[in-house]
Amino acid sequence: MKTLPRKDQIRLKAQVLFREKGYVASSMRDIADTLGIEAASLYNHISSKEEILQDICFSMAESFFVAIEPISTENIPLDEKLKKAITAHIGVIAANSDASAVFLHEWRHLGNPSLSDFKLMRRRYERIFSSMLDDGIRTKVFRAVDVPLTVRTLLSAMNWTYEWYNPKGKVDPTAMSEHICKLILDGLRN
Amino acid sequence: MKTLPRKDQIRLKAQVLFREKGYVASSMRDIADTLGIEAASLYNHISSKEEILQDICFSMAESFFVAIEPISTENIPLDEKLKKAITAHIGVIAANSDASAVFLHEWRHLGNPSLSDFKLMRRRYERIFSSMLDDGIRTKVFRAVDVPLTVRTLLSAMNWTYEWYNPKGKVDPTAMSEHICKLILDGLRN
DNA sequence: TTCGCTAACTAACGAGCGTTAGTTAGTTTA
DNA sequence: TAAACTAACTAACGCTCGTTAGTTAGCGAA
Repeated sequence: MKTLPRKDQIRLKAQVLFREKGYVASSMRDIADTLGIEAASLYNHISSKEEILQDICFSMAESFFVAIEPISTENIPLDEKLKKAITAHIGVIAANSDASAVFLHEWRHLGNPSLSDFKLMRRRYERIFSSMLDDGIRTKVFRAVDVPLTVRTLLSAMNWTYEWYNPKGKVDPTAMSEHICKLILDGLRN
Repeated sequence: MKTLPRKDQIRLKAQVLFREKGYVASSMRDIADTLGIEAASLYNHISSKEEILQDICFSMAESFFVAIEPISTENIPLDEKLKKAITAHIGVIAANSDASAVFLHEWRHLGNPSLSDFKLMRRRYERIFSSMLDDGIRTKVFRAVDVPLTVRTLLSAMNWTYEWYNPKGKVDPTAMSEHICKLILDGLRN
């Protein structure tokens, strides 16, 4: 029964608030209240409100890369690889739905240079999926789709799933991933 | 070259701001600035900041219903019906990308009772798609997928498309709809 | 025992917020 | 022409915001 460092406690509480009300609408006094301390006391542990947002966004980004990069270099059939990538991505979301929601919706309130860095990372992440689709099309595993459009569609199809893990684990991430994989790969038609 | 009523001008400018910075981070003074007037002058035309948000959210909701409801009652094959529904939905987004972005992301800053009303409308809208999937599954046009999960995935796959129409019409809505229809119906696999 | 560190506190700052009151110039209506 | 309406203005209200300064109680190390 270890107690977390105060800074981590702040991040965890802030995640929930940022997800529920949004970053701008969540005040430092709101965050402090959930910890039972005064707003000013937060500054013994963090240097600004935005630092909390940065921590959430960039640590989530890293989680996604850590999950996806080893898969992207595997030498396996492209449809299988995409399946593993989708499963990994959804796994990261499922493992931290609050932070995922913040990562996906509140990043635009980052100031520069964090904002530019964040956008670059996102582009880099999308390019991993683009490469997989390109390779799959070249090897005739996939149809000759519009790749940028399909990547965005795929990511959007995955990125709402944090909502599913909010109230209580009604759906397990594995079942969810399998459903989405099947839908993306083979479609809805019988 | 008609000049719009001031209230409509306010809504149009607010749409852009709310989309770019979010509702909470956009101040009445920001909105007034884009019109070249003082913040207080806005109150000759509207009664509160939230009223602007309500107007945007509920008029967009109505646009979606107007587009989708006639299709939902047509008597045509279910895959064709779904295709028409997807095309109609994306058409509404394409016709007003700023308002769509606000509709999709800022609704949670509505206060009650607007917020509850909004959520009910969304549920009702989702149910239209659920019915189409149910019918399609019953008539063996579609596979026996998990309907709620598939509806959410479908909506997410469509609802990012407002981003595409932001800078300048690079992609036409028809091509975009066809891509997404094909992907959802037949999948990515060759 | 004293020193220094940690993590809380109180108090307050300046800025910005949404909104209201009261006023005014110009335009439309009676 | 006089009255009423429209749509802007200035000024200000009360409140909340993120943040800073200075203080203090408790605790482990020298």
